[in-house]
Amino acid sequence: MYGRTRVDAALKASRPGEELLVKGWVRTVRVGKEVTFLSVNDGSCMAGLQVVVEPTLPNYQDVCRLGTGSAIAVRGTLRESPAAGQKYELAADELEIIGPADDSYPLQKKRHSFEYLRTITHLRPRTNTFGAVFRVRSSLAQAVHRFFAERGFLYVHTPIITANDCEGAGELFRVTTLDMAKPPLAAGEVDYSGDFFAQATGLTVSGQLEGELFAQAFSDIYTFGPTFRAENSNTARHAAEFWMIEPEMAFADLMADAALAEDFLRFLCRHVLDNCGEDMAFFNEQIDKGLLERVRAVADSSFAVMEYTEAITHLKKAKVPFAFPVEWGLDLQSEHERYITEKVVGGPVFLVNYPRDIKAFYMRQNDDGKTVAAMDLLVPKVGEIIGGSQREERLDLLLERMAETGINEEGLWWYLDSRRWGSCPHAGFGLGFERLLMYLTGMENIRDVIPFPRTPRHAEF
RNA sequence: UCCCCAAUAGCUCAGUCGGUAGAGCGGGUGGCUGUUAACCACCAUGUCCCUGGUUCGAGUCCGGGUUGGGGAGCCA
Repeated sequence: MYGRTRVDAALKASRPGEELLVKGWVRTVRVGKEVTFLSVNDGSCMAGLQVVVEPTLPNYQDVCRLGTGSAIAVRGTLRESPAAGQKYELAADELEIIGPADDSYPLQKKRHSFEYLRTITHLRPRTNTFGAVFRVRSSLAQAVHRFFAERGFLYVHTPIITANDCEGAGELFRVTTLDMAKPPLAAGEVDYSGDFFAQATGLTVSGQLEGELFAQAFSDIYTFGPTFRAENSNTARHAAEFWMIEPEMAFADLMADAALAEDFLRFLCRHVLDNCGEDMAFFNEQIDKGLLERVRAVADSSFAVMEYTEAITHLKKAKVPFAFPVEWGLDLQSEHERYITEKVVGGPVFLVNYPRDIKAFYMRQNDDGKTVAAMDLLVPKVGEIIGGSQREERLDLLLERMAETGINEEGLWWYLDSRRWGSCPHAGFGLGFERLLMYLTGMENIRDVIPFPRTPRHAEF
């Protein structure tokens, strides 16, 4: 006997005349008196396998009534297809209906809107687009690990439950076992001393601070895991639960950090071009016509570097009207970032050395006394895709910044310890995995690149 | 959280000047066909998002709400 063959293997690796067992879900049925055609997909690739069924099959009548979405098993012979449209087809000797689907199956053999498909999040992976999205997502996740593994980076699992809110990067989701109906109070506030962890805890907004500790032991490390923000953000680019990649390098400065980010992004572009060809071609055709050209350009280009101060000069000279003011010391808005990367540079660009007052407490102060060693990577069409910095390794300066920005020392005593013994220059960055996916697939809504998106008011499935 | 837009058949949508509902796809039936999200004919299918108002009359105009989408802020 022989085992089950996946559709991609049947189409690529099999020889005509070979007897195969294929299992999958019916996408289309074309019924005739003399012959019926089924297209079977099992998720292994975009393409379906054409199954040819002759009326001599004992259950031919049942096969003709098969609905889109049915699960079937087909034993048959692979042969070259006499008709155009596919190279190979499977001539069925036996067809088992494993799980039928009736006409109430919500997915039809036609185009559906992404909005509608979000209402059937549990079924949308069976569509062409989401099949492609989640194959690319999986492949890209593995490429992330390969990139860092090849460079000797340690993969560290930073905690999901945490008692510190990092830089105040975002609102924390509370984690508690206290009785929500009547929480214990002390001086008018919730008393967490009786809670599971005997203190207020939440879901992590970043693994960076813990990552820095590991970098100061293993030199080069990265995290890649879920991150949570309880922000009431209602946009196509924000989710309450998303995955973030955060490398951290010891004995590295801002330029080394930027170099790593550039290598990383180009590696991932190269990866999807080389390994996800069929799915990328689909995105280029159906989702975003300029996608392949853009991804190839990034894979082959070297990224520009521009000082924040220089960016402000460009923006002040800009002929286009901006909705938000441009002034040295103010943060750049989306419209400004896109102007710089699209109009001024025309490609990926690192903006570096931002005013210290608009950046986080842990970023290293530059000698000018005004700026910090921060960098943002801006790319056309998206804007900021990577944010990073060299960290402040000098204890006195770090304490000074914490005091200025109102960060509580006591909760971060362990972080400060890393600056007490063996402190060293180090730098890292953060990359939102979903935003990377949006960039590499052309998908325009973050809800459509996460298997089961969590956004304000939405945690179903 | 703020601004803008939308909601009509299972899905995608049209619906003119306010006069009581349409197409394509999907479904059913029949035909045809080595077919390609097949094709041809016929048939069935509506809480026009909810609510209040204006009007002789509201899918259509106005107010309130709900849901969805786009943009902004926050950020990754």
